[in-house]
Amino acid sequence: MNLMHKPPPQLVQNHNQKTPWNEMFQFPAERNQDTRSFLRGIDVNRLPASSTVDYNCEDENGVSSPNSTISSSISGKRSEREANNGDENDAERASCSRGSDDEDGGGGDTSRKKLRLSKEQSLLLEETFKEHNTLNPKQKLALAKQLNLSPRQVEVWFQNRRARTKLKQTEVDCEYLKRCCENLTDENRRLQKEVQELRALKLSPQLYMHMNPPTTLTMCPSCERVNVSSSSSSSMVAPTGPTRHPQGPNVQRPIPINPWATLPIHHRPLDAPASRS
DNA sequence: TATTCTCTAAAGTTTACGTCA
DNA sequence: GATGACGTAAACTTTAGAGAA
Repeated sequence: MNLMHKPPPQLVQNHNQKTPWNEMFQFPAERNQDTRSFLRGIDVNRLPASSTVDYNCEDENGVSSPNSTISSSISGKRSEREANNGDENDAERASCSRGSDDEDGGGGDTSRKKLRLSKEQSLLLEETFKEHNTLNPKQKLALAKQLNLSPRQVEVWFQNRRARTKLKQTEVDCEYLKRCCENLTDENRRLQKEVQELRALKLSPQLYMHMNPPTTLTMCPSCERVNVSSSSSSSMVAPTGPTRHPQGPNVQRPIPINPWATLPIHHRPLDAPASRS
């Protein structure tokens, strides 16, 4: 059974495209103008001016924090535990990775505060994601600067975005397979019915004799020419003519029926921003 | 060639926040 | 207006694989 006649376009993800744009982070000129213009007046979404990201926290090469898991864990629950241990380095890094942690004058409030990204920030992130769903460190840094976010935030956003994309694709694939299944079930039902009818006809020979023989389509595997033949007669009716091949006998095989050949399945582009219900 | 280290993506989880009844 | 349920998104943790030393 040829279930996967034509796999959904995105069933196979190219998630391993390590550095699709290895070169320095660059936007297309036109979009650059747009995004940059609005970013000048960007709403940093409750980021106090004093908490502007200090990119010196990154290492000398401008690469994001040596171990993303370190920086991430520091800013979270672990920051509670470790900050209490008086680890100055970690505390410093924590303040790096989360520019907004000590906002609200919370002082000792170590619960993670969620920063809702502004429309403009989301828009630019989406735009960037449409072009490249992964970022190299330089690109991450540049984008972070542009958005006035920490590189870690950009990194997290891209991770989450990839996860959402995949989830969406999974849903689409699931729907596709469901419809394939439905079509096969229908086809099966139809064929069973046909078999029943044929059996019934066979039981009444008189009728059977007056019937035209069942017609089957066959195809030459070499030249792919179609041949219409009757199963009860050796005289073939071939519109294109049964083609003999110099290589050998005229092997014919039935044309596989593709139950979902006409399926009107349209795959949404994954990059389309998820519309909130 | 095997080992160690670093970095990052993916998968899964937690939690803050917004919305709606 | 207060509240709880619920969905979503940001942040986090763990794991695994790739590449370099």
